[in-house]
Amino acid sequence: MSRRNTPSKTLILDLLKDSGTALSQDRIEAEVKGLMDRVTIYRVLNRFCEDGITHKIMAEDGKYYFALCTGCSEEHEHDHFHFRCMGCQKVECLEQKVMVTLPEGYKPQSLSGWVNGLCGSCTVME
Amino acid sequence: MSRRNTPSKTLILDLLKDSGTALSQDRIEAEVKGLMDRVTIYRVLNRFCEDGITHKIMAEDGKYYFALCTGCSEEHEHDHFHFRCMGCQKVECLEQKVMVTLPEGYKPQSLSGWVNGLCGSCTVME
DNA sequence: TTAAGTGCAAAATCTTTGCAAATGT
DNA sequence: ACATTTGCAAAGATTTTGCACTTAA
Repeated sequence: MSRRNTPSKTLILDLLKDSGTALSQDRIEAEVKGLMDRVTIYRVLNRFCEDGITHKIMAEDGKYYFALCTGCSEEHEHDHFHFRCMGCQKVECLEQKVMVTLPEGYKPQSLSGWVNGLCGSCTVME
Repeated sequence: MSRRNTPSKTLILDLLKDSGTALSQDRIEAEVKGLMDRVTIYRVLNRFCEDGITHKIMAEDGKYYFALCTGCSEEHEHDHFHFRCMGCQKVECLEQKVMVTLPEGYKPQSLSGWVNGLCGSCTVME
């Protein structure tokens, strides 16, 4: 049940740390292409999620994204909103509260979502 | 380019109309099991989306849902919030505005999301 | 040493495509 | 009639599993 540090794990973890954003499975695969087996990527990412190091989010485009749990406390995994910048493709967690109005009698338990737009840097460049 | 009414299309369309909610691909397949080919289901659903009869939404669980465009105007396809009732599994479009606060300088373009909870009927039954 | 991790092959899914037969208009 | 739709087979794509080999601790 214990875990080991291996080059594969370190590489993917550094990738996530350095990017400072959520990365899609595709993107991660592209970055480590040739350095490890495709299957290993699946296994490492799933292991990270099991261990609470990352969390896996499904985007509207049908792709999985992985993000470090830093800043995103695991227990609120399903209360997250993510922002995707259409300029630089960066994905980040939105920490702000989101207000949703529900019909009479409805009780919310959890929510999640995506906001697409332009981040501060990309807005300036427009 | 013209379209024809066939038993397959009618069946799936009625299913969506009668349910009054968004249905997952899985659910639709289960409902029409044995009545048509699996491939036909894919083709019918994709065709409905092309024709603006339904829209396809990816849920956090990684499953596609299909909902009639009635009430959900096609042009706001990506500004939708959907509510899933954890009691009866019903999925519905939320028409209300959603308030999201973004960091300084960020510009939103579109948003989508899921709210999980209990609908009016299921709250009463609690 | 030895359990965890990896690569490779293969299986299981999910989705799309090609083509001939069937069907709606 | 004839273009659209369907079923079947098969190809792609994505994700998982089995197993023997390798490696971190």
